Amino acid sequence: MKITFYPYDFDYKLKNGKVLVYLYSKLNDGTKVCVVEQHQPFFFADLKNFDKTEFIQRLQTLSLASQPEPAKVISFEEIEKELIGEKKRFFKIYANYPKAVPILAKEIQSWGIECYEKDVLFIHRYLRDKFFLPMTEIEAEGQYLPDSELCVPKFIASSLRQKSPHTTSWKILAIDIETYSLHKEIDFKNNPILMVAFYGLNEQNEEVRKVITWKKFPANEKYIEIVENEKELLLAVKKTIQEYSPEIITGYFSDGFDFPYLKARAHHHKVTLDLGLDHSELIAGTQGDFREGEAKIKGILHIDILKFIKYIFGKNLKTDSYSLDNVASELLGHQKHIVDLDSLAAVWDRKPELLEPFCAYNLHDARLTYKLCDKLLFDIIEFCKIVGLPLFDVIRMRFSRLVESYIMKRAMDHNVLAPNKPGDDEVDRRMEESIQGGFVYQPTPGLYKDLVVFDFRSLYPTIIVSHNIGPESFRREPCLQKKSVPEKEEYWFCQDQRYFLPLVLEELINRRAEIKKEIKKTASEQEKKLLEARSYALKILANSFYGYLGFFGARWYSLECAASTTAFARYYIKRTIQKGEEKGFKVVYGDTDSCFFQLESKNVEEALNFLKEINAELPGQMELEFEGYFPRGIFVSIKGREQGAKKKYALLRENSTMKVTGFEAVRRNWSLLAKEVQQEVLRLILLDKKEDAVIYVRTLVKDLKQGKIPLFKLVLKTQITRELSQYNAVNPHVLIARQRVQKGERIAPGTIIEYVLVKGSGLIRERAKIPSDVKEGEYDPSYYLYHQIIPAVSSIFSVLGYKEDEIFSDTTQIGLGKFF
DNA sequence: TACGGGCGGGG
DNA sequence: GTGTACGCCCGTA
Repeated sequence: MKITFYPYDFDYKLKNGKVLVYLYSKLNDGTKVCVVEQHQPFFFADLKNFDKTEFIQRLQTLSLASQPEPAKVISFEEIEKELIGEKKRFFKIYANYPKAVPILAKEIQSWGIECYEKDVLFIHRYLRDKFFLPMTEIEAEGQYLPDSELCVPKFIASSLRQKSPHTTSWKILAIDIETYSLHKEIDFKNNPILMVAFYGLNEQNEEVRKVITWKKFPANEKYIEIVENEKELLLAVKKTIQEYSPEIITGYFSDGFDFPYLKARAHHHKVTLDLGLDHSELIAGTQGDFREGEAKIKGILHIDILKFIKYIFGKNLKTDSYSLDNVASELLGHQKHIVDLDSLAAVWDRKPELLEPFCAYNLHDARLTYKLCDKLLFDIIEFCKIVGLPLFDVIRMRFSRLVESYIMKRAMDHNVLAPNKPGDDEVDRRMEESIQGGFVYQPTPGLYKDLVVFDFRSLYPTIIVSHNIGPESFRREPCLQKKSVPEKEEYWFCQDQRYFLPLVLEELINRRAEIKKEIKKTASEQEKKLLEARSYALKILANSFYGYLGFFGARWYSLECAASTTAFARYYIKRTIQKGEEKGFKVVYGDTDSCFFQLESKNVEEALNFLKEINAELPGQMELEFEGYFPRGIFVSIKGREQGAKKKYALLRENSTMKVTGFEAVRRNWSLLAKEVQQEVLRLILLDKKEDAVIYVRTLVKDLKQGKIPLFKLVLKTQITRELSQYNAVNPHVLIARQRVQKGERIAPGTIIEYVLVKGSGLIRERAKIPSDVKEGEYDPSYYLYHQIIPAVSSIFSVLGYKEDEIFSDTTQIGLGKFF
């Protein structure tokens, strides 16, 4: 019989000497099935000068002691493969089981024969060999096998084929735990789990909400379920997951916290968390190694949504912290509930009647986690389809491994063999190496009129594709057409033939261009969402390609290629600048892929003509784009020097909004006052209201002196990064933290300390005060003048030729008077 | 300035 | 699991 199914989790087992792949899958009726298929592991060997007859003889008798049985070669064949552009014959060697592969390869390598693809995870091997896309529709021919091995029906497949690239809807369950904790300490050995929250949607799209806890208290909410003790709680958790029966279980830092904690507590109470659909136990790190580890339940796909956000998606976010609170507020517009978690333990012990808000908080976290997972699942599945690997692995990969996985998937179509990963020595060597980066044109400090900004679209990817840059073509002889690299006489790339690596990148760029066209065409919102997710995934991969070439752990590492890419980039940006100057534009600034010209006597139309001329000469896919026209722009100097600072400027758009880059106004340890002043001064100056800017600052300083600035704008924030006893240098924030400890608070590393500087004599740290203790008019104006306002704006004013004392003249004296 | 150690997320 | 993160920040030599 035939079935179609959507595989979401993968495993393999050895049965009677056979290697069986288990595909845990969803069926169209919403139930689950496990499709089982046999697959044989293999790797490759490059004989070079080794005698073939002797090699075959040795292979046939090879048997190395191991568990569960001796590692042996099942069969072998000679096939042609391409390695770094070199087509040659390799031995494809089949092993009796996956773990035999590294054992056999190590032995063969000791004979002086290089082996390849010996460290590819077996499930990855399987998915690539079969060209299957996880989470999408696959068709199997075979039959159900009555069997109690699994909690779901088992289907033995005789053949499988990819039926469509479409996915289905998935049943997600979010989980979050709260634990007993005094002084923010986490101790899974001694502190119990107090409550566990679940959030999901049932088949009717109705909310499923549950908080299980083990303290008797009068609970109003229906979703609260009270059990006898922690052991019963663990059993109830198990039952809840089994009854809800999700394909996906999600948590926030659940690889490192929730599941290891559950595991540790289950161990403590001798409870078996046999949640796996093959009756296996939850796999999670214990014994204090919360950092390491991935939590896994066989047959349920565990998504630690933090991992995907931290490694892949977070680069889109503005937040500098990946806490659930920050991420949820940026992505969902929801924040966490405000409860004083520090008091949970005390409430638990002494005031259980106040537990309900904690249950609500717990549930809310689970709901946020669910929403994050639901929102990002689309993007994640697109990544899975593109790189062709299990979702479980994809969300736990960084860019480099994601790119590499994509390349390895494409390698299957191009009959290309993957080079080996570097060994430790090689990694050490590579980490020593570095390359020159992009070109930055040193700006002259000043206020400029009529700027046009150009930048190269996807500069590094288009350079790689347009110049056929890759390890295969690098100085490849024999060659008729050599493209040499600017600044590097000894480097060139052969252009006679397209090679694998730039070809893969080209496909990636073209694929994305196609999708962009489709997005414009489609009217369906759902289709648009899908295409945008795919486009995003392809963009991430294309942009990571250059970084991958220079990544020390890469299989296709080539520092020469990475260095050539930046060399070409420097060449093109410099040439664009030069041509612009020849045309009569005045160059103001340039950085890596962008250049800023002043129009002077020219107009925007002439700038656009210049763009056309440049583009006519650019090779291949390279393209310069018009970023925009800016009526004003300001570039400041490096502190205490004449030179213009790089990567620090502000532009005014025609609609009077600003594009501010590199100004420190965004940093945490600046007061809101300093940030506001900087922003406003930039704005006024860009609007040609120089005098107003001076008046603004003077007025503000006057207000400051008269104590009129609201306290919240004067609050300084610094993070405590370690235990207070560990600080030698007593900075203001450390002193404040110690004061708060005196008052009975517990300040742990990570706490952000807020303080205000007040009037008085002595060291700065002696004048720091907790904001709530500061009385009206008590703050120290001269501190805020000298350490906040002046540093924030002096470089901006000096561009206009003002000296510090011209702006602050009538004010500094009073300020100085205070000091002496 | 180089190097080593620790942290992130979570309660 | 065909295994052993990684990049940043801080403090010290």
